[in-house]
Amino acid sequence: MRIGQLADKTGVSRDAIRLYERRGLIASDRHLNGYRDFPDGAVAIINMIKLAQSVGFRLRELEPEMRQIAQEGLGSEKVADLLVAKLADIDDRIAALRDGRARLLAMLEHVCPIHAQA
Amino acid sequence: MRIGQLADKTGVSRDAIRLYERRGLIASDRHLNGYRDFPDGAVAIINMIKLAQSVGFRLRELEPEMRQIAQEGLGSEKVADLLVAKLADIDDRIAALRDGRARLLAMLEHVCPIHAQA
DNA sequence: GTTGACCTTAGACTATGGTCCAAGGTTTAT
DNA sequence: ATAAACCTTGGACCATAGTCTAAGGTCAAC
Repeated sequence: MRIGQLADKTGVSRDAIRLYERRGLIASDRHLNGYRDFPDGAVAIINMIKLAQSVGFRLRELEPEMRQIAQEGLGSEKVADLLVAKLADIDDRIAALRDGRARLLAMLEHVCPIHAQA
Repeated sequence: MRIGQLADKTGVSRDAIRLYERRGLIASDRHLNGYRDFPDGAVAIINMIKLAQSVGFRLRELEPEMRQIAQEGLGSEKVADLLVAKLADIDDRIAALRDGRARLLAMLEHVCPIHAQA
């Protein structure tokens, strides 16, 4: 698959895909003419990057996982371990948000008890 | 209070405080010599900015709230309304994280059912 | 054989939230 | 009167995650 097709299938721009490749998050072969050639699995990889970003991970934080996936495929044990660790990271973020919410609510109740309906 | 004291009390750098001031998030008077003079309440304002940032708000997203606080003080009804709206924003973020977590878990279970212990 | 759609690279540019530095003014203590 | 410890401004610089542009190569159709 050429980069334009991958971009169309994932909704991610060609430029962003090239950026991910430079960062080592996704790999491609090359045609003889120099064009990138992505395997079908690239769609899943891009979607995984989008998912990870939506929960607040930075590209840098995805590099170990994505390199491992590039080497061993999605189903390997190492990758599973890394993903389980990511789940724990997400749980931490959720806990931090909860805590922030509680502190904001406390502040709200402290400064204006009457208006705090939430 | 001079900027250095405020920085020490809040753990936020002088430069960051000056940035917040330029962005309209916090106000200060000036001494005759040009030095900034912050009221005691500035500590609470900086802590509020830190809290808001910790739950993912950008400085730009705090501008309406902080301007309102600067004008009417922390306890006004308008400020309370804005803060309640921020609580809802946090709830949205938590929901998005939950959803992302669920999707990551689904992916994990799909690609390697054996290793998914979380 | 030229047009249009695609691809390549490098580099400039954006916004966010800062940090760091230079050059200079002020205050306090000795 | 001079040093240390503050303060001021402006501007350069950093990382992050891209977008956009320029200059050029490729390919398929007509």
